[in-house]
Amino acid sequence: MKHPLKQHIEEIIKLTDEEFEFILSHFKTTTKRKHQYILQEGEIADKEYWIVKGCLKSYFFDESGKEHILQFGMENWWITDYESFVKQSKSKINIDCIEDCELLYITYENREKLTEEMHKMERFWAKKSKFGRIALQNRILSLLKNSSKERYELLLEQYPKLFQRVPKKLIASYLGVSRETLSRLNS
Amino acid sequence: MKHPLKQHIEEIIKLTDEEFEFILSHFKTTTKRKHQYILQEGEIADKEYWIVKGCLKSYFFDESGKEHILQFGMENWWITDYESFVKQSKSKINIDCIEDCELLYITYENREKLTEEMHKMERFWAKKSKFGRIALQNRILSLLKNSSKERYELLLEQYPKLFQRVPKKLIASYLGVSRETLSRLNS
DNA sequence: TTTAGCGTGTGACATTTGTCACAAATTAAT
DNA sequence: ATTAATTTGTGACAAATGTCACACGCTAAA
Repeated sequence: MKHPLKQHIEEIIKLTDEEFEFILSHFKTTTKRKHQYILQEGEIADKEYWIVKGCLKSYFFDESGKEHILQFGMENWWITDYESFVKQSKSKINIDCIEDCELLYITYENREKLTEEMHKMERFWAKKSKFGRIALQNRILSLLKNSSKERYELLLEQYPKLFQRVPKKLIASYLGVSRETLSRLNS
Repeated sequence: MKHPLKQHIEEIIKLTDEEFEFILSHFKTTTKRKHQYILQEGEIADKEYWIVKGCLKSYFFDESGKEHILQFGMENWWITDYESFVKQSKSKINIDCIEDCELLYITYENREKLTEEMHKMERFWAKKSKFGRIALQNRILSLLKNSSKERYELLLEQYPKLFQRVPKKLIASYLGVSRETLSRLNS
């Protein structure tokens, strides 16, 4: 059976088994339990995680202490604080597990090394970055043009699984509305 | 005197004069007058523009016909519909000139070619993409955590020049509030 | 099993923001 | 210079959303 990470990378770039083994040797495995952090505000994100199993959230607090969700992570998704990781600067956000998680991760150094050693991976990450940027652009578009009800319905449509796994107050916080407003959208 | 584009690229990657001449040979110059389009909804963005002089906006309309601004462009900025350009798909947005403009542009084909011919430029664009993604992430962060008054003040602080060049109703549309609300923020 | 905590829904009310209307000021076009 | 179009501010009101309070059901820990 094909390694799920290989399958994931091959959605963008074809790999021989040897190439994939070489890539994989730059990664490590870890497991985390519900409520455990993988990144805390103020730290430098020195790892990028690939989610084998489980569900995570990246979030931050505003001055009034309200939590805002930047991203959810589920199977086959990457998660880190991208800004902190790229710039190797202090992170403004937290990432922790909503469920028990099985994760692969690559350190900043290993990713740099792999980028240099293997042009295919440079292209893979470049493409991933492009598509990440496009996704963020579309989220902004949606924040500007759609009502909260519309944003809710679009999310429900796009990630129906999320709603069985994540408390609604977190969904509200991702959409940028209060949990009460979200609750009332159903009626 | 150093070419402004060379100066711009060298903020990321050092270039010899020959390398820059080679890069520049992939670009063309064009001038556009106020109100002229460089991209219209439904077209495929086959060019990426670098703004030598002038000011542009990229925007789209929602179902009710309201205009939303995605991005402003000024001197030394790049502008295109990134999604359409990367995917070579039909654009959802429009880009036009708020002032008379002097532009450099590179076609999709030339950019692909240049990326292959010159590894330095592959790295330049990769880095640009990374930083673009970070900027978008911070805009989302700001949309989630800041009030419209705070977003207004942050923009004013970050791009004071913008306010002398573009009508406030466009600023409002960028911030995601009505022009009346923006107007009342001053009092 | 019991208890404490969390997630969720809902009512009442305050606040923010949008919409429509109009007028004054500024800018662009002829 | 005159006219037309655009930009901006403001009042009045409606709609959307936030906040606070409370109740209920479910889950997890003791």
